[in-house]
Amino acid sequence: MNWTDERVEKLKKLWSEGLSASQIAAQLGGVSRNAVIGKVHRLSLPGRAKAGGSTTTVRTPKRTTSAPRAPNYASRITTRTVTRQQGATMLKEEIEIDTVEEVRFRPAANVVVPISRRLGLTELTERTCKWPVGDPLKDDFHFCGCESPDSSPYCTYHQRMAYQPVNERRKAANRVA
DNA sequence: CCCTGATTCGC
DNA sequence: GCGAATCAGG
Repeated sequence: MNWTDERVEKLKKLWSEGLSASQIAAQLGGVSRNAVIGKVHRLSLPGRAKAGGSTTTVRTPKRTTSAPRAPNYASRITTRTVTRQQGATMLKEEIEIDTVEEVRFRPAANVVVPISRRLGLTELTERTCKWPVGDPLKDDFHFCGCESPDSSPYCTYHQRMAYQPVNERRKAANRVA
């Protein structure tokens, strides 16, 4: 992927808005967060002095000119796909809230969604709920994005929605908690 | 483990 | 110039 002017500008915009490198990479598409960070540096954009991750400025140059690449860290070899910021830790809360609501006034439309992180398609990972929200044709369409357990495509809430008959759904919803 | 940005350096 | 690999930290 080339750094076209548009892409560079979007990068600048998103970076200045404080989005993380991985999120920016996800939105731009076709680049890794490293690419984004690298580009940010080359553009001499202001770094994150103390925001977000960390920064201890000066680092000891461990790398010597012709040092062979020694992969010391086997622990780093993990499946790392598109990254996203910290998952939905508030999921439990939201479930409770939503359950209560559903009990109080059961709306005719059984299309009640707990909460969503309004994730775009590109921001989904293995463990984010892929329950679609909204009309795919409209541009407010997004995905739930809550944390989904093990290798399930949905979060605990939407898992029930997905695999339970409509009639049983209320039971399922009440069983939550 | 998840994540963050920073840096180096082969390409 | 680009960005993967690595490092350093929360």
